Amino acid sequence: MGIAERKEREKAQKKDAIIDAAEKVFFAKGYENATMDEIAEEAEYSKGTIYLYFKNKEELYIAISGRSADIFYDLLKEEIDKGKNGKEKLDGIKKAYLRVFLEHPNQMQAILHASRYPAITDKMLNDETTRMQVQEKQQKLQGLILSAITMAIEDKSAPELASIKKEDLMMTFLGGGILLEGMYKHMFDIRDFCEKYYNIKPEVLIKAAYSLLKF
Amino acid sequence: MGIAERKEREKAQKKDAIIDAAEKVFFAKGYENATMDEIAEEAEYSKGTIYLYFKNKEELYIAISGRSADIFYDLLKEEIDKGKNGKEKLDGIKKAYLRVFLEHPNQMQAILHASRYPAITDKMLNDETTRMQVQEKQQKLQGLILSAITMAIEDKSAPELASIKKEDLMMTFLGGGILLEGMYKHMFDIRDFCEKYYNIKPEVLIKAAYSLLKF
DNA sequence: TCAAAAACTGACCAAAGGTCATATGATGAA
DNA sequence: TTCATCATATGACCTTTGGTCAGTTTTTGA
Repeated sequence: MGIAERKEREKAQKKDAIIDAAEKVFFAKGYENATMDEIAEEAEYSKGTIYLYFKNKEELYIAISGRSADIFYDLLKEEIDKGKNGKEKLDGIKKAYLRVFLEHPNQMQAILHASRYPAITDKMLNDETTRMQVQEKQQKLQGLILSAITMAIEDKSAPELASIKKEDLMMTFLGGGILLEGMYKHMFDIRDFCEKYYNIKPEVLIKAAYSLLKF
Repeated sequence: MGIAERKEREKAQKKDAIIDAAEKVFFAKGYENATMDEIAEEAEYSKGTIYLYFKNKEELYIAISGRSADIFYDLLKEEIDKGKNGKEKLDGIKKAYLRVFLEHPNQMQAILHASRYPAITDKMLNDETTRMQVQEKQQKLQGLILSAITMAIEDKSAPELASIKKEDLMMTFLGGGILLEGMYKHMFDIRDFCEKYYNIKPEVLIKAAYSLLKF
């Protein structure tokens, strides 16, 4: 009975095709200015059909964001795995962030939006399933980062971190994640502004910020 | 001829009253879910009148954001002025951020939105006047922060910063601002999440992040 | 061959930001 | 006091857009 499977496969393909089309429109116009009509046209389906595959605009965007998170995850894992000790793994994190930042700006924005763009997150809060999906991806990313920081503290390859009290360890993992993620996200928000008004390449600023970190 | 002045005063008062009403609605419902009809009702004017005082929804929100930035500025200046050397001034910045974060969360959100909420910033980009207003407030805030970091580096009260090359100074100011601001903003984005799912008070996490900074 | 199920369509609806012709009220000169 | 003028205010109305659903077309399997 290959028919049921074939149908499922086709359905998944169609869903993917819709995500492709939506990605084009969202990345070109931004979330607000992208309309479902335009996405439907790009996908070569009627609007009603789009709503057969996705509950609403938010869910469609979340799907794009999920894809983007996967790209980031692979990149992050790649760079972390290159590191032979905790310190090097931390450097890997920095490098991976810099790479998404530079090589996949649209994807990075999609990842950010999924967790902090109220127009998107508001509806998500009322949808357990979608929320769990997003949370899962986030935790996968966080897990990678936190384990690298843990290792850097525990294997003492980053002597700058030695002064941290052991009982503060767990907090520090999380704090470190917040610090780094926050910096990159903020940098992302202001990148255009930086280039336009200060004429400074964002990666230069990021490197300056690095010099203020203990690790 | 007091009449012209009186009229101008009255106009300013009315504008303020509208901002008050809008603030209530925006802070209670969030930007997206607040409607102009509801704001008009709260202000006890018709919708048309609101549009006599503010070009659009964005501009109204920006006005609230401007007020919020003033509150933050005062707080920041107060804490920085308390510091007797560069190092203490840096601590003042941290404390000020923590205070807005804890004491004026809605205001902090409004400040953030003005510079990075696409629904708001998109329209702003096409309006030179509004954009300049926002930029001016931002630069006032940045100026305070950057001068404290400068002092901390130059008066050597923060020996941790001594290793920074002099020619990188300017970059480092900006990088430092990005680091701190980014952390706080990110922390702000995830504060509810932190409390709800990790049962960790955000200020504890911020302190953990501090321990990873050189200063 | 055909009825039932699945996939698809697009006219339609409702919400919300924004406009404008009209009305109301204050001002100042005659 | 009267009246023309200008500023202020109103709310019906317009447009856009996310979302729905009754009806049509296509696929399936007996």
